[in-house]
Amino acid sequence: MMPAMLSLAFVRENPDAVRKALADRHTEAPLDDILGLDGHWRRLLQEVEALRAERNAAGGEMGQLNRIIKEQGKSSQAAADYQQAVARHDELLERMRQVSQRIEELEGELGGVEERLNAFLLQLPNIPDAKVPLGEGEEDNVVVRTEGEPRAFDFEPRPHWELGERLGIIDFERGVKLSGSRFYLLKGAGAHLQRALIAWMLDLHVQKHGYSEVYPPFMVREACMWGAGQLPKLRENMYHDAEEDFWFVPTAEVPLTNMHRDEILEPDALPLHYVAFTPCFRREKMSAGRDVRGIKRGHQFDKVELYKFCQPERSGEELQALVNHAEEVCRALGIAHRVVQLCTGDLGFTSLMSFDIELWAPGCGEWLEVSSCSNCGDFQARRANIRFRREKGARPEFPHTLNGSALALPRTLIAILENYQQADGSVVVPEVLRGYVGGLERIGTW
RNA sequence: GGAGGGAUCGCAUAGUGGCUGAGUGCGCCCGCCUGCUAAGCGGGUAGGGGGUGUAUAGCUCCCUCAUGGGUUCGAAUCCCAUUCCCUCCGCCA
Repeated sequence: MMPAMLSLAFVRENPDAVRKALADRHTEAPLDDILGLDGHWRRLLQEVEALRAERNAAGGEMGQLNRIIKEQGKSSQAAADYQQAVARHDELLERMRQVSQRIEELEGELGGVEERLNAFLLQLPNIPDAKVPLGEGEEDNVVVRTEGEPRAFDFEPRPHWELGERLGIIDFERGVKLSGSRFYLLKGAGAHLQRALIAWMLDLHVQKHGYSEVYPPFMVREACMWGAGQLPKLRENMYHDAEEDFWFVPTAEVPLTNMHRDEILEPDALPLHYVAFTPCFRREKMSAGRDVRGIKRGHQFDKVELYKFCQPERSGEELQALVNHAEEVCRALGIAHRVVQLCTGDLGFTSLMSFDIELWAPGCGEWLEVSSCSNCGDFQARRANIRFRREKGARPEFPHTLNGSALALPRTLIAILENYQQADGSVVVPEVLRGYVGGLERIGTW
């Protein structure tokens, strides 16, 4: 009946594990309400089901009695049988009137309980993996490794917003004119470079890493937002159409998760590896006032996303591979990056283990989060009702799902501009991208 | 946007109030038969939830014939709404 993030049975049988997960995440959820409602729900269900069973049995009997009664006119059925049938029929009819009324009452009550229970259940976050470091927030995340040397400069590196404006490839003023704050235009070589990055990343993951390319809708139904776990928590952070049931995707993770919603995948279908390019739309209400400078955080940005469905026992290694595939982009670009493991307090709602990848941006002087790779376990699969069979005829199980950017575009662009800038303000195009920008080697000539 | 038609167990279909959670064909699975295949014969072939079990074993009950309501003692079957699909017209990148 209720698709939840965590199975109701699991919560019922492991309330302490759930309680610990909530504590580790430093978050709250109506666990006790859930446990109470669950008991109530099951009592009601048993009662209503017993009555329904009675009604079903009576239904069969009344059908037979009807036939006996109808036959009476034609064949010379014994009068006694007829009388008996009529009497029994009336008796059942009266009894069933009462039973049906009672069922109706109970069903109403049951529906209310289910609705509340479901709403509460959807608020439970995923249970962190035992290997995730404990911590309260961002400051407790753990740097797992750093690769590549941050580039040394013999001049003061400029931030990308200066470089972009001087080169005429980022236009902030007109972005604001068109759409308001947190919008900008890319122009000329900037726009071309962005397009090149998308094409190159897609090619890399398809050709070298074996992912299947997908071009999904950028607007989806609300149900998809529940399935991928964006709702109910992130409602304030998403855009949607006021008249129709269209929600703008905040990440390709949403359509990719829901691709297989309500499906049972065939035994040989897993693992599925998808890569998709989409724009992403976010209100950024939660981050009002943060990162207003430059193109680091906008309401619209592009992203190339990796997504996997796999058998549960394989999700650990699939996560490592996913992180590695995202890092491969950083390596190929020749920019220093580091991998950070999120602590329990910073873990996303749907994730049981996550690693962020950060590119060094010398102009802003910070590590830029360009990817967040997560293993969601069976959490999303459960919500979106995605299952698979290990063998023909085997009972369906929930697969594990994983996602990660590879990479988020504007921040990658920031890193390129700031790392490849020259003393004269021009920017050298990374070698791997030159084939995608018509051989262009440098942006700006002075 | 307008006018029609449709939605049933993997596929195709039957089914106009109780004996139908549901027949048939195909596909698939297991047996039998059989030099090998094929044919033939027999059986099986949805998902979910509750209860009881150490049990992903059994047993048992309930729900689901697109979805949500309604009529009825009782609905795949009658009524209403919604969604999706198809055909035709209009419009459009």
